Amino acid sequence: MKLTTRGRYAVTAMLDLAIHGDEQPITLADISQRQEISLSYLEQLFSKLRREDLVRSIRGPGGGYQLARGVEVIFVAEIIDAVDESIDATNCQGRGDCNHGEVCLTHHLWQDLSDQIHGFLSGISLEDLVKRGGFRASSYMAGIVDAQPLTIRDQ
Amino acid sequence: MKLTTRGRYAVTAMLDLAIHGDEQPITLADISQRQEISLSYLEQLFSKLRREDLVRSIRGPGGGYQLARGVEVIFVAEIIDAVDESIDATNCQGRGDCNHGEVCLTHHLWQDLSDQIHGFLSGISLEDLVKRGGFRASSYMAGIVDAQPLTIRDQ
DNA sequence: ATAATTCTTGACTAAACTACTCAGGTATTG
DNA sequence: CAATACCTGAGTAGTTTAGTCAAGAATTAT
Repeated sequence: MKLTTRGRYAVTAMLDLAIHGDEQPITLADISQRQEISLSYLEQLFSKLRREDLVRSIRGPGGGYQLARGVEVIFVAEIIDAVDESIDATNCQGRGDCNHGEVCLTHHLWQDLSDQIHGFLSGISLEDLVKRGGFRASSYMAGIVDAQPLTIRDQ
Repeated sequence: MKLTTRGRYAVTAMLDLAIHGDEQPITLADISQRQEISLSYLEQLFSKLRREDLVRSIRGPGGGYQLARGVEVIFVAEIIDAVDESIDATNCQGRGDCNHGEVCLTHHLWQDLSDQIHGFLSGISLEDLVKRGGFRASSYMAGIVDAQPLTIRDQ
């Protein structure tokens, strides 16, 4: 699990799709304008999102992108994983052949932490975000401030 | 909140201190050998950890580093924050003067996610990690596999 | 057909960041 | 005073980020 601005861009774009893309497909140009993300950069991101079956593409005039599934079954963790290619486990990739044993100890500790965060973000769907956000920034922010801590769903 | 290998190095080093540093201070050279982290890189990391009052330094022969607090009140989130300097909120740093309003919506959404993860990692102390790990890699790994999901403590 | 639209792909790039090294300090102890 | 250990800053190869640019392929409207 990696958390960078790239993941934020992807979640932002997907949320834009969730909010604006009820029926007809949405063009990247629209998302680019609304969210102020460069078109070419969006193209790169959506190439990955499509490869992971998170969005469907429709070519030609009137075309664009649609969510491949319902907003209730697309989770933040999937989006981030799709664009932020997963961590490489640096030393001793799962083989456990580190030097003094303790190196591996902390390595697996980190893996565990990473898994926990992943599980956490796997419990938040686009629907959750849309519902929380409403359609105006002010009410959205109020929602955040008053919100109960998000719970981790059972896998 | 950012999760990179730099944060992992810092947590690893702090965990090494927690395990080996009961009484006398621990030298960076020791940590460097045990954890296979370059000495100069450790010096950089500990410079930041010291600035954030997570460790105490003692110079001269017999010197080294000690945890500035008990293992039960040093939390993973603090360590990561100390070395992985916090996210810059890119567009509209908290001012809310983004273009169409919706940009800010997703911006705050991300901030919220980040806060939740932060809260999660704020609930895990060095003591938790040491207790889970025991002192041998094998039992540590078994502990991870069998572990209950970590719970988010009330703030 | 053909033009316009929109996705699709690949190559390239400046700037930033990561994970270091190197060189020289400064404080403390034996 | 010499050894130990922290302390600081400068530099750097390699990778990643956040893009640009250019060309092409599929689809629709005229």
